Amino acid sequence: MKSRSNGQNPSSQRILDTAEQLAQRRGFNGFSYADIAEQLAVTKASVHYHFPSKADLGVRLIARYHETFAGALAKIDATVDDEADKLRRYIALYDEVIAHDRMCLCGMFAAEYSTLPEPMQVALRAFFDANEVWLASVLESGRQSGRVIVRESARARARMLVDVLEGAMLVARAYGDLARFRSAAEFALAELGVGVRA
Amino acid sequence: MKSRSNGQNPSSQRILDTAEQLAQRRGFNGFSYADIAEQLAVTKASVHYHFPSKADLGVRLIARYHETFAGALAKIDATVDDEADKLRRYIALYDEVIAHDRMCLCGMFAAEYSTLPEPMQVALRAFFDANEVWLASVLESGRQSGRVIVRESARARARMLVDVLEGAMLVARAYGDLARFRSAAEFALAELGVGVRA
DNA sequence: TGACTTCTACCTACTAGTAAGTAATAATCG
DNA sequence: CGATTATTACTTACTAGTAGGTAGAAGTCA
Repeated sequence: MKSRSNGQNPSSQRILDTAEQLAQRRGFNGFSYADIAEQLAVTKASVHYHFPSKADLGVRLIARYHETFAGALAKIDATVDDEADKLRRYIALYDEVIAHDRMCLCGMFAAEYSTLPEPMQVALRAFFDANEVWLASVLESGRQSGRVIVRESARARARMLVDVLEGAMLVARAYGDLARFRSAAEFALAELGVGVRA
Repeated sequence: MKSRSNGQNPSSQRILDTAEQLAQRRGFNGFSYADIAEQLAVTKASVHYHFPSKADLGVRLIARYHETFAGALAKIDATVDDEADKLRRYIALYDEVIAHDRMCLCGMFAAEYSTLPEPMQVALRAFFDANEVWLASVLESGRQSGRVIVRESARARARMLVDVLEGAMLVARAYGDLARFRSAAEFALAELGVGVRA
């Protein structure tokens, strides 16, 4: 009884994939174990075997999302030097999410923040903190190299960047309008002296 | 049998007040008729008497919120001439919401968009459209008078402004940090050549 | 074999929503 | 005017359905 799934096996991954899609489209309070089970053609009990409680599922959802995101940021750092390019690649990450008709998982959860179990709240803040740290360092480095215009605190500007991107996704989704998101992202970049294309 | 409540009587207003608070804090999928009934010390059936279905309640919630907001904008127009001041007053509207530990009702509903009944979706877009129209006209007029810096399309900038404000609220709430919202709002104003204080 | 995974079958709590009834108030009318 | 009739604003008691969650049997496979 102690063992359970370690969350790395194929079944757990498929459940996380399905739950992630549902959470990004409908929110944490907008889907149920029954929804996941139906999409995967298994029983609810089987889903509970891998993720005993919804709080467990939610925490693992955020953790995996965070890891994937961190991996993408690491890849940007490993393949791109120009800070303006890094910012463009960062925005492309968000673009891909909304292009797949999804909201950022953590932006979605942020809306439901006060209804979430505490471990999810902690994991959520960690995600935003990591984004802020990465962006702030890119901004700071860009200011040093003169490739990015940052007049104020890099940290505060990093936060504001996350805010615009999350907000633009949120509203654009209500209009089913990807262009709306892209326009906001373009503005945000322009303020940093960065064009959409290099 | 046709009559029911007209939604203008004291009971309806109290229900809307309570539902609004719950919706702004927990989302439309995050509260139930039982929650409202409990807070008002009445029965669920009594709430259903005034708002037969949750979709009805949701639509009326957005309609009232929209009206109140439109009234606030009309008051700004009636009492302030300087466009920079108008923008500061606009942001103060958001500030007051988050200061009361709430998310913008429509920002919250935007997150849950795909789970909402269609009439709510329509009402939601109307709210954002009205914001955009008002802001765009202030921006355009500010550009003309030279009191606001708007380099690009006033309409697109208006959208972006709504996006930042909604996103900043969303994320700031996860940190319970009003200052975080204010910082983002300050940045947004600064980009328009508008200071926080006149 | 035994660990792992999934199933059947179930539970309790809660969801939105309804049916039927009841005080109190307001409207109508002989 | 008083008697009747509606209407308003609820109530109690209930529905069907769904939520998250569990015990234990059955199947799967190295």
